[in-house]
Amino acid sequence: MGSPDLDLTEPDAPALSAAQARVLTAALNLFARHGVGGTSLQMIADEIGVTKAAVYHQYNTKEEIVLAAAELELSRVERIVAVAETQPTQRQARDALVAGMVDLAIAHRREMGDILTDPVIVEHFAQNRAFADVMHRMRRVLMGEDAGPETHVRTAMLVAAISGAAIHPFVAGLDDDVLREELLGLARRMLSLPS
Amino acid sequence: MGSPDLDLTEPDAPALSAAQARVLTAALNLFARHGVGGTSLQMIADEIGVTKAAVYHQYNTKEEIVLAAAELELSRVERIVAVAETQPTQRQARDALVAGMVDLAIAHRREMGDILTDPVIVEHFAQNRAFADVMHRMRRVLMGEDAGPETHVRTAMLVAAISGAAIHPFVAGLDDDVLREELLGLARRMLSLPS
DNA sequence: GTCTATAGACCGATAGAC
DNA sequence: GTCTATCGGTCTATAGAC
Repeated sequence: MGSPDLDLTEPDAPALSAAQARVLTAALNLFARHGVGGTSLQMIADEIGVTKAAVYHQYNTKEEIVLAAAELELSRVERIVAVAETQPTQRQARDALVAGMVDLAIAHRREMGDILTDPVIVEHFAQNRAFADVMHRMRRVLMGEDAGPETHVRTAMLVAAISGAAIHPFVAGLDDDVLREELLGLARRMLSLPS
Repeated sequence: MGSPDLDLTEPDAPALSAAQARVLTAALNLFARHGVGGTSLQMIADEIGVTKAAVYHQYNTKEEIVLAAAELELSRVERIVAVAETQPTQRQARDALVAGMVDLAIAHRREMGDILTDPVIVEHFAQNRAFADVMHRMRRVLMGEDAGPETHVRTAMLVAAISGAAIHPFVAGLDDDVLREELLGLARRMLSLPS
């Protein structure tokens, strides 16, 4: 059952050219505003200020852009998990993970969470090994080594609560700092950490 | 500040013909699978087994279908809030609301939550009075009458946690009953209710 | 309420010049 | 790496018969 030959190098470190980064940044921005299905290559090209053909020079299909954008978001989460894993105690690791996820959600607001809940992305990640690995590492940090299947729900709920609350219309008018403190407080209560 | 002339009749009771109900049911199903932007009127028509023109006879634009589908989902949430409001004590009201939201999320799984997080729907609800009313009533049931602005985040987080966790790939393989118990337990902990 | 047929715009994707 | 130009297909939406 244990994975042989544990690889400690980063599994999600997408190497992007400057042009590719521009495409993915524009794509994530538009996905957050119009959804994946509601975003066309023409819209991405216009956002960057080039033509469709220039975009096609970087990625051969729209699907490639969608998956690369999703992996870019995943790599940000993976980085937070990796930092948390370096903490000396489990208490500090959990705290670092929660704080990192809250900061990411605040920084992106509309941008994140949208791509994590888009049906196209959900279906992709549902059978994606890298995503499953990151989620399992997150679960281990939060719940410990010997955790039952019910901790899957708890991990998913924490992620959904943080990223989902940040994009919720009901908190649209709230200040970033107020939002951050409340997200941190409730996330810690979900994990029974002191606030 | 208090609302004069309190109306006890249901504010969100969409009166639908059988044909309209068929359109919205098919639309919600497809929105959950492909997103709002990724769903065409042709797909909706094919799902029902009629032509596009027949669909256009019920709703004049795609936007009308999207908004009617969103209101249908909102009316389901409103009904849960209304039932909770009839409970004799606040403790029972909170319990009924949480249980109702969990049951709704379980029943829909992919179907719900998707439409609540779609960027198009989020933008619509962000400036929608009926949505704001339902959310404020929900907040009052959960947090009490005299609640500060920070309770907006708590309410949004609870909704996001329940609906978001249900559609998360990380719980895709889980049994409905296990999912329900875990969702109930964590939701109650977020509200400091006994499990 | 459903159909066929169609209009006009936009879609993803490609070819080839610079 | 970016452009112009274009392909075939699908999109929303409408007109008009049954």
